Amino acid sequence: MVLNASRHLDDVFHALAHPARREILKRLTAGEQNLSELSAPLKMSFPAASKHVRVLEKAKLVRRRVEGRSHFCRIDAGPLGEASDWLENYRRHWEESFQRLDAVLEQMKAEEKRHGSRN
Amino acid sequence: MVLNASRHLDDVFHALAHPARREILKRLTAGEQNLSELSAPLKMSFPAASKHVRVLEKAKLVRRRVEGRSHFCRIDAGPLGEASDWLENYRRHWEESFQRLDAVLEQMKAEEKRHGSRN
DNA sequence: AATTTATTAAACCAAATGGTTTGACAATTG
DNA sequence: CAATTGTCAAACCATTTGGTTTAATAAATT
Repeated sequence: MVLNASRHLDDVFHALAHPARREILKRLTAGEQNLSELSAPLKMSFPAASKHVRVLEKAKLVRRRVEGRSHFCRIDAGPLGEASDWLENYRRHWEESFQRLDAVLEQMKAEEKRHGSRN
Repeated sequence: MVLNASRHLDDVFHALAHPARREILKRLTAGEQNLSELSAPLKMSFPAASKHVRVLEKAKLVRRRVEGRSHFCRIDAGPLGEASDWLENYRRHWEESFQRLDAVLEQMKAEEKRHGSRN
C-alpha cells in the first residue's frame, strides 16, 4: 500500500512547485469552486488553468465532482499530510545536526580560550 | 525579508520533486559527503548527480564547502521548515473541512430519517 | 432550434528538465 | 614532472512543462 510512495511524493511536490497551483489550493480552502471561478483570477487562459487543476488531481490534492456542465473542485489535503510528515522528518534531522554543530563550535571556542589566540 | 518567499517555495518544492534529490538529502542526514561519495550510489553519471546537487543548493537545502579538490556538501534543512509550515497549514484546513463535510453528511442523514426516503 | 456557457482536446511553441559525452582544469600523488 | 583524481563547463539530445490559440463537445438558456 505504501508501494510507489516515492512516485506519489514526486507528484505531490511537483504539484506544489508552482505558484498558480498553490494559489488554487489556497482558494479551495474556502470551499468548492468550479473551474471557471478558479481560473478567473489567474493571469492565464482558461485552458492553462484547467491544466494546472489536472496536475493537482494527478497528485490527488484535488478532487472533481461533475454536475451538468460545471466541474466542481475541492481540496483533498490528505496527501499533504504525507508530504508534511516527510518534511518534518528532515526538520528533526536538521535540528539535531544543528545542535551537534553548535556543540562543536562551543568546543572550539573553549579550546581557543584555553590555548590563547594563535591565529 | 519574507519578500519573494513564494519564489523560494517554488525552488524548495521543485527540489524535493525528484527521487534522486530526496535520496541525496537522505544520505546527507548521516553527515557531510563530497560529490563523489554522493554520486556513487546514484544510477546516473557524475555530472548528472552534480546538477541535482546544484538544484538543492539553489533551494538552499544544501550547502557546499570546498576543500582542495573536494566539495563537501551538508544538508541545511532550515528551508524545509518553511515548506513544512506551509503544508501544516493546509493539513489543518483539510481536517477542518473534513469535519465540516462530516457534519453536513450527518445532517443529511438526520433529514432523511425525519422525512423518510423520497428518492 | 439556435445560442450561450463550461469544459476538454488538439496543435503548436518556447523554455526548462534530466540525462549523456567530451574536454578542461586545478589539486593531489607517484 | 607525469599521472591520477574530483569537479565543472559545454554541447548536445529527448522529454516535459507551461503557455497560447483554435476547434469540438455537451449542457443550459432563450
